[in-house]
Amino acid sequence: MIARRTTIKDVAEAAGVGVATVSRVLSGGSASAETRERVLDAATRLDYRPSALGRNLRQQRAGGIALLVPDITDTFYARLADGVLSCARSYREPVTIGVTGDDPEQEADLVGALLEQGIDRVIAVPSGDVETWSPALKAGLSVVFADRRIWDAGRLIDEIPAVIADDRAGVRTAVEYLLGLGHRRIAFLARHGQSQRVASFREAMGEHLDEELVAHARASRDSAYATAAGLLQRRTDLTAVLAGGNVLGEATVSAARELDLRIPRDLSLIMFDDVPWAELCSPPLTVIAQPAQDLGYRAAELTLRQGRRPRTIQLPTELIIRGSCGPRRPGSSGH
Amino acid sequence: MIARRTTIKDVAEAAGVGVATVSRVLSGGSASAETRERVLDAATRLDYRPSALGRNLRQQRAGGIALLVPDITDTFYARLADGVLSCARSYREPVTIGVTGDDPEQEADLVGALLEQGIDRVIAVPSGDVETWSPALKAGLSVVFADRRIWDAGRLIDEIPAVIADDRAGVRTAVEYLLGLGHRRIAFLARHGQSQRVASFREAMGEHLDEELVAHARASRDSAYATAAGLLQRRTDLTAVLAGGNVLGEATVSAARELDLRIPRDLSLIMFDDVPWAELCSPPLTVIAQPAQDLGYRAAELTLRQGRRPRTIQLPTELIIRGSCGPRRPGSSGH
DNA sequence: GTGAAAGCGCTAACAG
DNA sequence: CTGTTAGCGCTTTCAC
Repeated sequence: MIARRTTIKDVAEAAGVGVATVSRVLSGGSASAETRERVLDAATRLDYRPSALGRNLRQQRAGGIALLVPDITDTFYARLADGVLSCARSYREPVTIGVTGDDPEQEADLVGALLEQGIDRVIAVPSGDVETWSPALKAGLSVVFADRRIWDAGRLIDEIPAVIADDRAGVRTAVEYLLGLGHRRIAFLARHGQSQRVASFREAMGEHLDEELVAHARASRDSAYATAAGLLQRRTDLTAVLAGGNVLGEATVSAARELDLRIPRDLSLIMFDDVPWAELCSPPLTVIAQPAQDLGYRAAELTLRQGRRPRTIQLPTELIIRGSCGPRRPGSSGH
Repeated sequence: MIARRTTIKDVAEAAGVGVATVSRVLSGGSASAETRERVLDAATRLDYRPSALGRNLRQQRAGGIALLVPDITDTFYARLADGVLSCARSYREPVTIGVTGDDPEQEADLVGALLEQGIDRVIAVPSGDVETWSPALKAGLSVVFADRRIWDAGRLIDEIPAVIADDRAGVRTAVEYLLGLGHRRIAFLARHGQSQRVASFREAMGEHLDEELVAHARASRDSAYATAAGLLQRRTDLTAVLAGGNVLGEATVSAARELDLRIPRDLSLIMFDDVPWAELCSPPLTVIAQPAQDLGYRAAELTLRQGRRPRTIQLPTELIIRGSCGPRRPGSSGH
């Protein structure tokens, strides 16, 4: 026979008080020292664990927060998730994770599911745009974005709190580094939706910008590879690539190998996001490190901490120079 | 003003029926065709979403499942999680993720938190042993293990359903491959708790086993590196390493580089678990691939599907030969 | 086939 | 400071 869970009523009885008193004591309300002691003692003796079920229904909201990421197998998002988890842990809040596959429709679906669950706080790396997120906001969801923000017809939505990396500085530093090495035909390999980074790239490249060297891939590994390979084959004159994320970087390395391009001799490469294998790659990859874990941690703080929340938090990036960039070889106009 | 959520009562009124009928219709119970139609129509018109909160309290259990992994930033567990998420998705069940850090105490904590939340189904990559998990079972938790099983004083607990990779075959294949290449001094770099793999290694090595070549690391990257470096320095006579996981493999590559050991010339390496960077590494790493995603998917199926559940599901591993193993160089007794 | 009503465990409003 | 009570939204007897 399975013992029925101990409820607040049992504790009240055991302590010889009313249920309200137990509730108050346990949630830090006021009570006389003696009553408090009796209640606490009874609770301990009976090994009482308040049921979140009852509380949730009463409060009309489930505890905990949700995290929506495009892909949990991408190290970057995994580290971001780790940050969220680690912060949520200290608040003792459970975290429900959903994977959107970078698809606005799935994202909207998941938001719907959250609402149904009564979860009303969500941290998201958004894939959709205003159309996806306005309804969520209207439904009373408290949203914090991480890593990305959303746009409405070209206008940045900055009313929703967000924690993002300083893309602009990251891109600028990387581009300046490459320009300093003599590169001019520099490509940017972006994921669809990285409009911020693309814009920063255009800005940083200035007069050297060649619009044809800005390539867009979908979020999948396959699309990343196809796009990288296509770019490298189509434009044999390019001498450097800036990859907008670790999957794109990986794809570039693979494609370069396949085409027998040597890094950094034939091609310089800078990748967004520092991942463990960047050091193991040969040559070790020069990267723009992003504070992935911190992005998540801070977003969770914003979500969980009461009171005033700043609009947008921007965290610094850092160019880590390893071995994947070399000077443009004089006399060579490409690979 | 925020509109109150539509409840089952609203639907009942709109359809001119009782709440019980609405509940029945919506959960597929019996009702006359006409009533059903009226209810469904009203529900659609009012955009009714049943509240999980109410249902949960009534049923005395939260929907959804929990997933406990040692470390979500480890690609292997991330892929396993992805499998769980993907299966749970098709059942429309939310997934709460917890990170144990490979620490039985944290694990027990998390289990306690789950119980409090009313979540009674959990998939775990367990870190603890019977002491951690018996109480959970007693508390009515339905547990499925993934990737690992637990031991009680040396005895394997096989009463709890589990989905695991066929370690034994994996280790055997790898060891035979190395022996075939002429290696004799083969080390196994294990994480604490990988008793199954270690046992298989001992068995496969047979007479060639050198107990001092079995090294144990804790779960962290740092510990992995320290252990790998220590092993490589202490035993300059070893010619091959089998790493029990991708973090350990990474550590071995780093340590070998640091010590100026060339792979595969001075040292052959096989790593458990195929990860994207294994191919990018130079040389590309020979690995024992494990069906990480499938491990998670099947575990979720076991958890979510009603009825009979088999005890243990074992999934095959595969030796993927790339470039990190070479013949033992004749005349050399080590590096 | 259908409706009325009880009650899951908790918190908050209110009365004492 | 403390106890009584209502009620959150739902499912499930039970009676009709």
